[in-house]
Amino acid sequence: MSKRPTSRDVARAAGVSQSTVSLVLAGKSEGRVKPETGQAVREAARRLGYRPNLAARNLRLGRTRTVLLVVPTLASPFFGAVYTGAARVAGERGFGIIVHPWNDDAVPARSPVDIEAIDGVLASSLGGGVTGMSEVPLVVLDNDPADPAPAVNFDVAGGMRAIAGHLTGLGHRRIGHLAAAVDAWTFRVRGEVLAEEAPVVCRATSAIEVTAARTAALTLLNRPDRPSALVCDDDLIAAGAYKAARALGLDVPHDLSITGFDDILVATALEPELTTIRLPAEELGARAMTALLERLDGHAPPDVSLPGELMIRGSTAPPRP
Amino acid sequence: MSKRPTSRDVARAAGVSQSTVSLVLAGKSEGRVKPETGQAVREAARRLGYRPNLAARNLRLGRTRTVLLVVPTLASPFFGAVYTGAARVAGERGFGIIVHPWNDDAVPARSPVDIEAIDGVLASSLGGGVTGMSEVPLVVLDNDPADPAPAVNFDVAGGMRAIAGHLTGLGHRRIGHLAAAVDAWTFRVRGEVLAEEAPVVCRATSAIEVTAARTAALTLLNRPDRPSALVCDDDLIAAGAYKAARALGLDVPHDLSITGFDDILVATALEPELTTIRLPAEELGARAMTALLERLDGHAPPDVSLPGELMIRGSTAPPRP
DNA sequence: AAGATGTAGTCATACGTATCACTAAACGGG
DNA sequence: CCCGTTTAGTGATACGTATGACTACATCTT
Repeated sequence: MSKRPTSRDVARAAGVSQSTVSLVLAGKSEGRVKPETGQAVREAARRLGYRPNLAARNLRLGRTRTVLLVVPTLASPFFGAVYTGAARVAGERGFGIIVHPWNDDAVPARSPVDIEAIDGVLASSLGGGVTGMSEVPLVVLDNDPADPAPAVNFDVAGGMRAIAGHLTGLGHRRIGHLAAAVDAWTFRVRGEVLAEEAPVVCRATSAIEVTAARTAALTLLNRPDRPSALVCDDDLIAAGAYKAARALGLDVPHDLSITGFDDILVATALEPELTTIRLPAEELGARAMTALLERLDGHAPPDVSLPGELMIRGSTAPPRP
Repeated sequence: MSKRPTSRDVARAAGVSQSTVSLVLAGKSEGRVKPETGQAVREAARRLGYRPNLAARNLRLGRTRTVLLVVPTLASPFFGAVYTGAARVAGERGFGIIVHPWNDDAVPARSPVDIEAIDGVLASSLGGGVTGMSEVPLVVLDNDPADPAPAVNFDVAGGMRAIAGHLTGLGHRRIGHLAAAVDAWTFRVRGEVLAEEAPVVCRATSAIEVTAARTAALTLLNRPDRPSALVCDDDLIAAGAYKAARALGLDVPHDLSITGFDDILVATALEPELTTIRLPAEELGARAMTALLERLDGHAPPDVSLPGELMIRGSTAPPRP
């Protein structure tokens, strides 16, 4: 029933003042506290199981050394990798990082920034309400460069150009576009670039989800001028395209080439493996965290754009003559 | 450059005392503050863009109304669903929820509980160090019932029995087990139950990852007494088994039946779709959060065990005679 | 008319920490 | 032997909030 011990309890146990405890445990006792006194304090703290009260520390210091990563969904290998990169950089600089899922459908009682005391936010541009939390230092992932918020982006246009070049190089002249039904810069760009660089003859949109994508793909593949290749905005949508092809008895890649975007796990779980753009998600996370920490230091880091890499696998081949 | 406004700034702007601001904004002004004064306070707060300082509030109240969900990895649809269920219950009770990935390889500077002030923890038994944070109210997901920590579990044994029954019912007499190379109760149980209920003739272990699973599956399928069915500890491992079968020219399900566990996204992205156990992950999250909130109220909720559901799909069939 | 009750607030304080300003003792130099 | 410096600490305070105790005034009740 005993309350959690405070630094004052430790002080009492060690026979010193609370100030001394604070100094010792903060590692600032250099030349101000005798080594043996320091040992005694540490020993007492250990014995009592003392853990500093974070709320008090945060209040006193006016900062938390913690940043918030806002992701549209937890169920994403992609954001898992972003987290890994961000966490590495944060850890090196003594920052903690917590994650909060946030999207349009969820109507949470509290906005992510109202849940915990944090110093800054790293937010995905997918998902809602990012704009509403501009009072706190913010770096946005994959944001429209026209937006004033500092951004760390992929070179989505370059990636899509690579896909278009690959397919036209193989000889494809009728390309279908399976677009993500999400209103975000990163997907708008994919559509625009593809339309410029490749002979897109038809298009459908789908939620980023397998069965919806299957349905959307079927509408394209059932058209009289069936495309010889489907360019998908996302690997998951590509997985739906595979299912549609299978349903119609089309062989991938010889009857139909399929491409994805992101190179998440399913890309290599599919058969044949998916030709897609590998985005360096982990590096994105690292760069974004670096930019955010710069911002916390009062600097204004430039926007960043990271190139992707075309992964040519088994799902693309020249069209049948 | 102006600092963030405090409740005192709001008080000054509205011409009242700080106490009154606190009362009004906490909604406790019933009968203690004139409605028009309340309006003035709210108006001033809005105008100044006041947001309460969470660190100060947490310090004063001694609690945060926030719980921490510790997951082994972000890249998991499964834990995404757990989160959804937990967040729903938390929201209904006015609690916030933050997420922290935590596993053995990551060597973060700070333990999850040292990053933010929280009231309790919901932790996956996978991943490391859960045991080290027992000073805080805790509920563990899928934990060994022998462990003293309160747990909310799946009926893993029942699920595995269902798979064993399904396969032996189809006539399989030589079953291979592709186990997860993770030392955790939930996987140990799978192995034990399967060995009891089905004719397991061989076994291999693999990391929960596609290519590693493919390699492990190949060692089983290349044996002289090749099994007619592979039971996989996890859907992702099953995806690797598909690839191994494909590499050997084996038809799924007629040359080789494959089963998974979890029913995550890839289960239906695979071709043919995977027979697996659907675990009610969202309900698990909800029940676990309910149990944790009970604990925070000083109660001691009983352990829970949730049944899974056998999803029979295209990856299982009778063996060739 | 005088005490009781109600209304509309204000005052003071504590939560636990980190840090600046201070002090008491020991020591060394001239 | 006295003053300046170093050593080893201590005391007081502020961070911003929530809340129990208090007050001043107005309105009933008998």
